[in-house]
Amino acid sequence: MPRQRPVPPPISRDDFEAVRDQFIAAWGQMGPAWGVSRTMAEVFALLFITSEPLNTDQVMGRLRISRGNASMSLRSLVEWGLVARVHRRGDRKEYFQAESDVWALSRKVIRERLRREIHPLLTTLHEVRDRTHQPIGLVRFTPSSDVHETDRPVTQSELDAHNRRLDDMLELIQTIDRLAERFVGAEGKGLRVAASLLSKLV
Amino acid sequence: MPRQRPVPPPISRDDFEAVRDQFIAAWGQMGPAWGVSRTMAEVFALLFITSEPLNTDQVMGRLRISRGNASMSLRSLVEWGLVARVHRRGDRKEYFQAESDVWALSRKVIRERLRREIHPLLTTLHEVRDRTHQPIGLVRFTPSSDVHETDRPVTQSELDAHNRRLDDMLELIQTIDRLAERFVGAEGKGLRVAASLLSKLV
DNA sequence: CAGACATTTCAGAAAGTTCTGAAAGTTTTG
DNA sequence: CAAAACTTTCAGAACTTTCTGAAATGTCTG
Repeated sequence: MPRQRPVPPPISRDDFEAVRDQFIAAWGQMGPAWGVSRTMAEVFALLFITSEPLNTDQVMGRLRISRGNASMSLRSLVEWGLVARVHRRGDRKEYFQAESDVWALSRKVIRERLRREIHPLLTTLHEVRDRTHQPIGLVRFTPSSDVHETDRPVTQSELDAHNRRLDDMLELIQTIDRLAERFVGAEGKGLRVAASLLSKLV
Repeated sequence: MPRQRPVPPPISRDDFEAVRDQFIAAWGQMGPAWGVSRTMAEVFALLFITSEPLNTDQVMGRLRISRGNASMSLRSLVEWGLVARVHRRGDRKEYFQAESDVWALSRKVIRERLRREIHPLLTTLHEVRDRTHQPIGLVRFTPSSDVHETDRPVTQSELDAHNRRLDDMLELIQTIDRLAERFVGAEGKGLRVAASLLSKLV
């Protein structure tokens, strides 16, 4: 009986690419739910799961997207700090490499979202509060006899209810903000610390 | 000189509505960045900042949106658990009221996002892992002479790098998941606890 | 149980976003 | 410094999401 023939590896190139595809597709689907375009999420996933840096043409080819789209997506990822530009000796092309430390990734995402979304929101909420938290009784108003239902003045209790809700929301967002800032600022494995800490308590 | 007449509050109805508008607009802008439509975010903001329950026509009128849109948005908000249907004696219309406890709101949002986004993602990531974590060293491979670059087998080091990144990502998502589950499950002011706890540590 | 009132659904329209491809711009090389 | 190599930009096309309005469905009331 002849010796067993050499057996091909358990994972073919095609299978491996198919696995990567599944990973990439999973991120792509998440994208829109988190306010990022599908393609941007896919480009990130591709760079993350591929350990080697890739150039624009490789990204274009792998994901079947246009040069313009690839360029834009890569630029955004670099702006978010999730991907770095890499230069290779003797190669004029630019290569892109995903941050591989998932904790660093988390911190960068949180930092950017704070900067782009939470902080502007806080600014606006403070502005809103200032418009109704003005000292009361300073301004006079003499109602004319024909005040309609729709332009009757705002009652104190309406104002109180409004201010209570506004303040609650402000406090919430501020708490989230402080918590996130702390995580972002923390050296090293911030979330890990947070996690172990919380698990001890509850 | 006649005695000073009773003084109404310093904020006119119009100003009050303008303040609410600013609040609503701020949320509306956040919406898309968090994977929710602008209108849905606005409807929620309106209901939240208005203490009284509103009916569909009031929402339509206030935000200038169609009946269909209002109906759909309200339904989604009810599905997310952020808004409750309220019935009033002697009124056949349905009223909608936002959850007013911001901590309860947070918990509901987190619970839903876990269910809709994180858990499916975890499932897929596990599937992906199972496709490359098969036992190694069991199978042999002898390359034939004419293997092309594109269909050369996947090397062990490629596989290792892939698995390392995949596992890191999985661990991250799982940590986030556990942390969030804990917060969601916690009675009462979960985030507040988290916040004070973290602030003590770092 | 008929009519009035209220809500939901959904096809098509409108609005918004993402993508392409080619032209313009930039950098490198010989 | 001209040509080649590479990257960025952006107008319009393609696609996706959101919205409208009217019809269908559901519910209440006398």
